[in-house]
Amino acid sequence: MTITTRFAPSPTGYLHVGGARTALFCWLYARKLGGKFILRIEDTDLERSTQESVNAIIDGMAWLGLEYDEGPYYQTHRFDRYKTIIQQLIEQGDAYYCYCSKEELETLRNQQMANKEKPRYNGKCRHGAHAIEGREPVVRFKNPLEGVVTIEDLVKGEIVVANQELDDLIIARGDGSPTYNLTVVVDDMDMAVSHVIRGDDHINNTPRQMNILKALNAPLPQYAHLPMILGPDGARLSKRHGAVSVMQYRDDGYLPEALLNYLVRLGWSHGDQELFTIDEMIAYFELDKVNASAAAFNTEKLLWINHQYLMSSKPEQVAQHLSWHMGQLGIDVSNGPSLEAVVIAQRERCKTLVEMAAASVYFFKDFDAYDEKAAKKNFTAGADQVLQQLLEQFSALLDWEGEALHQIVLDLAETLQLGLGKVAQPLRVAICGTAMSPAIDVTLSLLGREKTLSRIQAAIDHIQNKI
RNA sequence: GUCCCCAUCGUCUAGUGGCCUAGGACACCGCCCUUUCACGGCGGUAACGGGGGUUCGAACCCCCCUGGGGACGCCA
Repeated sequence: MTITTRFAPSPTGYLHVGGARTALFCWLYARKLGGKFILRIEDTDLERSTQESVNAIIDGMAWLGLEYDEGPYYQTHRFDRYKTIIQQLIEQGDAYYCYCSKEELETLRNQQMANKEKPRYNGKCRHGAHAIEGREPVVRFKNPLEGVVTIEDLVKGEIVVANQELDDLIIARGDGSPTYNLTVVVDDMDMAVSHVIRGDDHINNTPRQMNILKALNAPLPQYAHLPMILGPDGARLSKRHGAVSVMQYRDDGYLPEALLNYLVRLGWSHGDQELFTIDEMIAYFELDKVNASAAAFNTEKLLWINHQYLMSSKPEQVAQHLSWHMGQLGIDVSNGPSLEAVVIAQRERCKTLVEMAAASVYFFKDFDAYDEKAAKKNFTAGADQVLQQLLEQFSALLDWEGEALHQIVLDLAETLQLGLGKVAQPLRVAICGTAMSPAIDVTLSLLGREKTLSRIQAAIDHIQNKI
């Protein structure tokens, strides 16, 4: 049997991290077993589905590199097929028309709640209902009254649900359009989905879907219900927790591989290993190593992983992402050092690409003002003299190269009988505007002769004007 | 309320009856390194929710409680 998994989001918003992890696990499982990964858009709710959301989901998956082998399929393109199945179910006696009004159902629900019962349809129209003039009936699936449904869940284990807990769910609305539980079943059947991997908020739907599948005489897929991702406070993840959209993480300066690595470790583990290449994830992934319990999203750890990726990824690869972020800042990177060199100089001290971009602006563009604290601390009396000497020696340097630049700084500290901090720090503030930068020789060589000399001169002027 | 799921350091987790005086990672706190910011190195604080069983022996198996989450739509 060939393995087929699917990611089936409803296009009612962006791709969020929970969905991304579900997609990741589906994708990993298919890749590991040489199977197929399908993207299916569950857009039967015409009210809430938007093309914008579809695009956002597709973009999010593309950014993460989760490529699907088939799709995107749209459920709205398959209404005829659903109608056929609904008709078939009615004809074979597994579904029936129900004329109960929404008001009636509402009353019933309230009564049951008041009686401390689980609200469910009472089956009024199950045994022949008389048509009501002017009312479009819905179609309900005739759920078995007795017995149990047993899910052999690949991550949760055996789950047994009594059919008495289930009611006759609506499979077609008054307007004839199919509902979720029907479309999922038909699609999974038609697309030969072998493994339904989804969030565990769908556990309750599973027995219903299995019953429909049985009525259709279709093979049952394997189920794997993934635990939810919680916010840092343990509550259900939502917008108030901050970033939940995958694309927000791109904007915030994360590498897609880093997000993937963080997500794969949320609910899954391979011994004590924390960092995985994509190939390792695929090779090691196993559904039975997926945790059954929910996990809280923790940005600190994501940050750490991102930093690890920034440091260990190929500089040219990181540079491409950095280029995008520099663009976001409106910086023209053609006027300065190569981004690859910048990445190598900065990657140890930046946890995100946003930080790296912000900390690298001075390589390309003159800064407007000195960091107040840094200037106050380092542009003290006499600093202009130090800078003056540096300026002279740098000007005289023929070959603008790190080693020689470093030597000048070292030698000057020595001759002036000053600590290196008294020389390097004023210089740093003079050329960067802040007290933080890569090693001074690296910074100097990246910045280049022209910018360095003019900024030192500007700093000297600045100090002397102050006095 | 009813049904379903879950329960190891603050967080992510290892652990599947003896290897556990419970391991790793993030965060946090020290110390070292250091011309800034960092990186790095070393060390430390910190957990099996509670109660019953089963067993020679339970973090691991069973039951109850508690706590958390989910579902109960003509949403998906």
